[in-house]
Amino acid sequence: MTAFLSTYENKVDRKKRVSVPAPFRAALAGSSFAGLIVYRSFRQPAIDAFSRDVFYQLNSRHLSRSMEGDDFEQVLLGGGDSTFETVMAMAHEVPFDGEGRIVIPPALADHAGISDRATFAGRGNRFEIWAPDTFRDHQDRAIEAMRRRFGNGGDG
Amino acid sequence: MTAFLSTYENKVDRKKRVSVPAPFRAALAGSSFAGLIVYRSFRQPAIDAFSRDVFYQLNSRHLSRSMEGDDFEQVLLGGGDSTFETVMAMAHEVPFDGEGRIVIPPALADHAGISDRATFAGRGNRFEIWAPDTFRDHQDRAIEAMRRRFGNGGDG
DNA sequence: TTTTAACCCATTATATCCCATGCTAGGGCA
DNA sequence: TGCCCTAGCATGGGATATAATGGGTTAAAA
Repeated sequence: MTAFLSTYENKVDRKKRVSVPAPFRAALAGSSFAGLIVYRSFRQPAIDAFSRDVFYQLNSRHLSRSMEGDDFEQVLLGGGDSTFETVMAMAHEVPFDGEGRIVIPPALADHAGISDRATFAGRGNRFEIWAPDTFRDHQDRAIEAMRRRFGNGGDG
Repeated sequence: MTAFLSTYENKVDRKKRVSVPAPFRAALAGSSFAGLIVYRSFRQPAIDAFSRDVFYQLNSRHLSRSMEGDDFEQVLLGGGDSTFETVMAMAHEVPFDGEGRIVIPPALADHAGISDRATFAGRGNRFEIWAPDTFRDHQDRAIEAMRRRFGNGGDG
């Protein structure tokens, strides 16, 4: 499986569409669905993006585990406020258009502070979508933290 | 397997009809019945909704489990699994109209506090119907709990 | 008969499809 | 070695389909 690598910045047009970087689309090729699963990151002012296949696999495992265990209560009543259910409600399925663009759901764009530009940051098996400025700050801080941590010669 | 993802808010018109979100209807397509199974959620001020097929599948699984265990009393008299039976008794079958709308049974709308708007929240293999305000509160709390639980450090 | 529920059609906003364009990087060729 | 040509990618925008909603009318039930 190809991983999501590197960072790209693209324009959000007036219809709120953004091109997903071609390398990321290539990494998603072969998926049963031409598009993404996105949801609001709960750690950061950003959007988390997944392959739909991974997400659905998660879901079907969840169901079959309950079924096989004959856990009818789980299936019928749900698990209350489980992480699983919370994420399911937060997730959006966003399809590509013919040109490989998506429209970012307004609530998510809002949370990330994205208006006219968006930064796509690869994170291996998933990626994130940020407002460019916010991302730069965040990245600078992350690099600074690494520098402090791993030092520069001596032990810091 | 198609899953119920994401959250949608729709209007309840003066005839008490609500459109079931198109993606949810798509997830139900191919079902032997154009409609839903709904019942009052035990844990929450909300309505639980199922595909009729999954519901029936559950039922037959429940039966065969009793059969395999040679649990004749369970099959003939019931009573061994009150959760299951209680849910069966509480469930309503609600059909779609030509436009994919349903009428929420009054007792359930009441329980959920739904009047002029309704929120449909995907939970993977089922979904829930809420009063929008109530849902927002609930979801905010669930997200807050996740944040506390998974912390704020690093970037996951 | 009176009331409620099912069916059908109309309307509007939005999202999707489709085609056009400019840009850039890489490859081929002189 | 340098230039040109082409393909792939990002972007723009008009046309069209679909979803959500409203309401009238008929069928069913009380």
